[in-house]
This record gives sequence, structure tokens and C-alpha cells, in this order.
Amino acid sequence: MPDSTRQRILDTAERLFADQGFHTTTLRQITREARVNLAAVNYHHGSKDALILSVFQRKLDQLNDERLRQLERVMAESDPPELERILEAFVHPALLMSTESAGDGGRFMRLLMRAWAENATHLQGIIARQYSHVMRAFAGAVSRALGTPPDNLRRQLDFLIGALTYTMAETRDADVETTARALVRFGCAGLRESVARASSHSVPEENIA
Amino acid sequence: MPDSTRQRILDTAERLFADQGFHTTTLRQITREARVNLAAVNYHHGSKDALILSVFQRKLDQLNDERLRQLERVMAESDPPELERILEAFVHPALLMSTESAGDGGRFMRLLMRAWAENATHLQGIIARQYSHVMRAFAGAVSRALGTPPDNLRRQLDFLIGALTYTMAETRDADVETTARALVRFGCAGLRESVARASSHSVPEENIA
DNA sequence: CTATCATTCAAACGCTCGTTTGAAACTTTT
DNA sequence: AAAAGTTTCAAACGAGCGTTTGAATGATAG
Repeated sequence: MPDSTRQRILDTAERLFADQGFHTTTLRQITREARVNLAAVNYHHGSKDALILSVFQRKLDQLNDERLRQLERVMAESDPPELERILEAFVHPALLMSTESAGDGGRFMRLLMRAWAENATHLQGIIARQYSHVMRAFAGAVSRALGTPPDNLRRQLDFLIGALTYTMAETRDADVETTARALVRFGCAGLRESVARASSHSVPEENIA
Repeated sequence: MPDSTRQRILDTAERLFADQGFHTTTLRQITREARVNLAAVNYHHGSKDALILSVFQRKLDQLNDERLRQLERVMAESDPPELERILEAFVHPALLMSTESAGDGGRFMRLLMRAWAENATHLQGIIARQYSHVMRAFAGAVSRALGTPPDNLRRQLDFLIGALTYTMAETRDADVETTARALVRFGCAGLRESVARASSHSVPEENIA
């Protein structure tokens, strides 16, 4: 491998960022644990901010790709799609990434949460841009499943994201799968109820285009 | 007032912590905007960490007191209590604190989220201790409302916390009340569904109004 | 008024941070 | 093998941080 230094920095940074936060983690700590020279970070990644961005974007891309991949499969299975499967396609990739490396219970979700909370201005834009793409797809899918315009669903999907991020971040390995199942059920019920209430009352149909 | 310096520091710190995070906000920035001397922080609060703790605990106490107060009122109204009222007692104080000072849309929730994400070790203990008290009360209340043991409800209440914190933190002033109403509905449906699964299997899909 | 205590203030201290530097070590190309 | 390019390294830089200090100022009580 011609570029193991760059990768080792990226991997070590990812772990430390998730465990301690972006700001708290120092380049000296990263380079020490990655067994590379201090200056290697600036040489290979430009700056600490750029490193944060790379670490974060790499993980977020993985998550979103897997989500869309699973969603596509669900949509191909049946039309209209089943709501449970859609939410599973949203939730499962998150816990998959948390459990794929042993002992990583919720670490990735903690990374996401930190990224959101520490509010580095540049990260916020990326999150919004990346997420909006995925959210639109899932809102559309849920819209098909429940037969309601997708605009009404954005808020409820945000509820789902919040619940997922918060609970996954503090759930230990063993409970992850149970929690995910409970979350899907919880979210399905919430979504169905919101639609039921919206359609039983007056139906304000607005053109979306 | 004989101690306006101490209060001004506390108030300014609260605002800046919520907007920028604990670590990013410097004592020089706080003291500059509060129009007090730099050394005043250490004189009146001991250290920056102690200041963070004070700011955080003050707000959290307010939130929890108001929640328990509203819950108590709900429990006194009817037995068994109505689930919607319980969740409102949980959600409304949060948005109340966010809207009591103009332009503070979600600032307090952002503070909570930052506290959770950033200074895990330091504040986590306080959050857990304070929250566990309140959570036990609300789990008990929901347990009474739905007629199910409270142990099954902890997870679902965590979903509610996550959804509340996440969405309130990024919701702007005008939408706060609408979001809160949607969240209560969402959470009620999720809780009822979780209980329904435990007891029976059939799920009526009629409108509930 | 004077002595005592609490508060404010400008200045500095020690430390750690991200970043830069310029030479050494290694690879690749010619 | 020499030259050119890439990567590593120890050392240092400048800036900003939380904190401390000791004198100046204000308030309180004898």
C-alpha cells in the first residue's frame, strides 16, 4: 500500500473524534496513536479542519449509500412499498455501521451527533446537503407507502432521525438490534397516526411543483 | 442588585455556549460581551468548568421542575391520566424555555445537545442523575395511562427525548408550537403501538378521531 | 476617619494548540 | 548512478487559551 500513513491517520482520527469530540482531540494525540509524525496530518490532509471533513464525509457517504441501496431494494419488492421495510432501510444501515467493528457500540452515531452539536459551520452545510438528498428519497417512499404528500412527512422523519441518533449513540452493543426493532415500530406508528389525523381533517392539498 | 456581575456572566455564557459550544466559547469572549473583567469569571465561578456546570445545571433544573410540576397537575386531573397530557407535560416545558426570550428558537435545546455531545464525562453524570429522576416519574405516569409495566417504556421515552432534542434544536421560533403538537401525536402513537404489541397482535387501522 | 473586607482591573504566566520549516530519508525517473 | 520528486522527521513558531497575581477601587463597619 503506497499510502498507509494517510489511511492510518483517517482511521485513528475517526475513532478519537467519535470518542472525544472533534475539538478535544488533538493532532498530537492522533499522530501518536497512529504512529506517524505530527506533521503528517498537515502534509496529507492539509489542516485539521480538512481532516475532520474527510473523516466525517467518508462515514456519512457510507451510511447514505447503504440506506439508498436498501431503500431501492425495498421499492423494487412491492408497490406500494411496506412502511416497515422503508424504515428498516433507514435504521439498519446505521446500526450496521456501529456493529461492523467489534466494540464500536454507537460510536458512529456519536460521531454524527458530535458533528451536529459542535456545529462547525462547514460541517452543517455538508450534513444538510447530504441528508437532504437521502431524506427526499425516504420521504418520497413513505409518501408512496401511505398515500400522502411527502411534505407532511418531513417533520416526522426528523423525529425519527433524532430518536435514532440519540438512542443509538448511547446504546451498548448487545441492545442495538432490539432498540432498532423498537424504533422501527415506534416510527411506523407515529407516521401512520400523523397521516390518519391529517387526512381525516380537512385536506389542504397544495401543489408541490 | 449586589451581584450583577455574577449573573451577567451566567447569562452571557448561557447564550454563547448554546450558540457556539462550550469549548469554542472563550472566557475572553464571555467577559467582553458581558462587559466585565476577564478575571471575574474565576473570581465568581472558580473556573470555566465550574461555570459550564452552573450554566447547565441552572437550565436543566428549570426544565425538570417545570416538567414535574405540569406532570403532577396532569396526574391530579384524572386517573388513569391521559397519555396526550403526559407527553405534553414533557414537551411543552422544553419549548416554553426556548420561546420565553424572543429570538431564542431552540437555543436551550441546542445547549442540552451540546452538553450531551461535547463534555460527556463531565456533564453526563449530572444529566443522567437529573434525568433519571424525571424519567422515572414520566415512565410511571405513562405506565398508569397505558396499563403496562414501566420498564418496557424507557426505550420509547428515549426515542421521545431524542426526537424532541433534535428537532427543537433546529426548529425556528414560528414552527415550535406546530412541531411540539406533531411530536406529541407522534410519540403517543408510538407508545400505544409498543404497548399493543406486548399485549395483543391485532392493530386496527381505522381513524381514531 | 480609619480599618477591614469584597470586588475590579490590567498585566502577565505557563501551557497547549495547529501549523510551518528545512533538512534527512526514501522512491522513482532518467 | 545521478537527479528529481515524495515522504518523514525533530524542532520550533506564533497565537490563544484558562488562570494567577497584586495593586487599585469600592463598600462596610467600628
